[in-house]
Amino acid sequence: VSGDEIAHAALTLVDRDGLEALSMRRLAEDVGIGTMTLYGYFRDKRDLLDAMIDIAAEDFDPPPARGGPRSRLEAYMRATRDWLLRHPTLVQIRGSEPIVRPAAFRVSEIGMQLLLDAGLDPPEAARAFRVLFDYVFGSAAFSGPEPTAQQRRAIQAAVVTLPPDEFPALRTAAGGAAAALGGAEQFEYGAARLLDGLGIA
Amino acid sequence: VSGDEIAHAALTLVDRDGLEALSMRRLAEDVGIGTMTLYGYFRDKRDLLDAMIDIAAEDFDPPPARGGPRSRLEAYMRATRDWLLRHPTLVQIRGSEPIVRPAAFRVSEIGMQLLLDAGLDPPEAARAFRVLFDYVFGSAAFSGPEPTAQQRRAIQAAVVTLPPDEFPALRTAAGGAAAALGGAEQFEYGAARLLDGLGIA
DNA sequence: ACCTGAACACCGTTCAAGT
DNA sequence: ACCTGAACACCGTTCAAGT
Repeated sequence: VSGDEIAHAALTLVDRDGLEALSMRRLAEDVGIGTMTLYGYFRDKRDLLDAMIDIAAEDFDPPPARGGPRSRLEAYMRATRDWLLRHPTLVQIRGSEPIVRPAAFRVSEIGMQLLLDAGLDPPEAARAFRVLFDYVFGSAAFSGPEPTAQQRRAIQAAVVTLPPDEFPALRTAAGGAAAALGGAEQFEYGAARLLDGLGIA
Repeated sequence: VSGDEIAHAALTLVDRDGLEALSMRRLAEDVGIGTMTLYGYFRDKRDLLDAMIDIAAEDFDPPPARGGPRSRLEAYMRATRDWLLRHPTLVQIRGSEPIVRPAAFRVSEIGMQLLLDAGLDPPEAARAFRVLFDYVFGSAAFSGPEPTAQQRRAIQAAVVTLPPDEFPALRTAAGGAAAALGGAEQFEYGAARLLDGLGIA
């Protein structure tokens, strides 16, 4: 067994069962080696998580290089979101700490290039990139994939329970809020508004 | 000691030392009671985290009700960001699961009302709210407060290490990327572009 | 009723021993 | 050299006992 194979096994484990299900002991058992043998491949758990990010980064599916800057940026944002949703724990592994792994830089490089191609000067492209980054990662982390009918009903029910005189706006928009919980359409809407605001036609 | 006091102690603990530092054993010792006494106040650790969210929600500082819809929405986004940065673990406690606590709804109510006041119809306000939410939470989680000079130098150094022929765009925008790492100015820029895109003048 | 120590089933990691 | 079990210092939580 190689380090890459172990990191791959760890990634499929967290994709299926969540980050909290990953323990050195359980991973070792999954792979069929002694727990302490893992420490021959990774200095510690943090090092294993870094290796998992590298493996996941290879799974990024670059958007097709066709069309104008606007539609290419939309495709790039969509591809980044799809990538994060395929590995839901990616956004949890590193909170605020910037990811300085080369594999992750490859994803950023594409986005930055598209913004420069769209005509933004370098400092402006850097600022714009960060805004897109925060929105895409934020959507993946806090809004997520298509909400289930059950989730929609739950939020509807919760809003309807609120006293109407204290929460008039939420009551008014309750139906819309349930629909806007997450999903591809909601994400695309925000992405489009954001690119509008950045002046990318 | 009351449950509120315990939740407050837990919140100051995680604000200072991070979420991973919070254990039932350590919290009990901090408060000066036996570990198992905590379970008289909270069913389990998850229940304690919910109580911490409620305590933190009271700490939201509503923006002043002055000016037009645009400047009020800017002030609202700023206030929400400041609130999250005051309690950096808030964004970690619940990943994707929607927060259905009444105290958190109070923060949402203000934002939704501002969007309705700005002239958006209810379904559009709901979609727009979600976009603002994703951006503000995403900024707090992934970009964070003012980057230190050291963090800026670290990202600069990392980018300069990349092979220039593989990462031309990142190299070109390296200085800007370091400046756009986070901080209030970067956040305001994105907030303004987002409101532009939503057609809120 | 209220509080809590002991115990159980887990962690990550060090250290020494096994091959 | 490579692998790993035992041990240590932790977890959250159940259960039974203490007042």
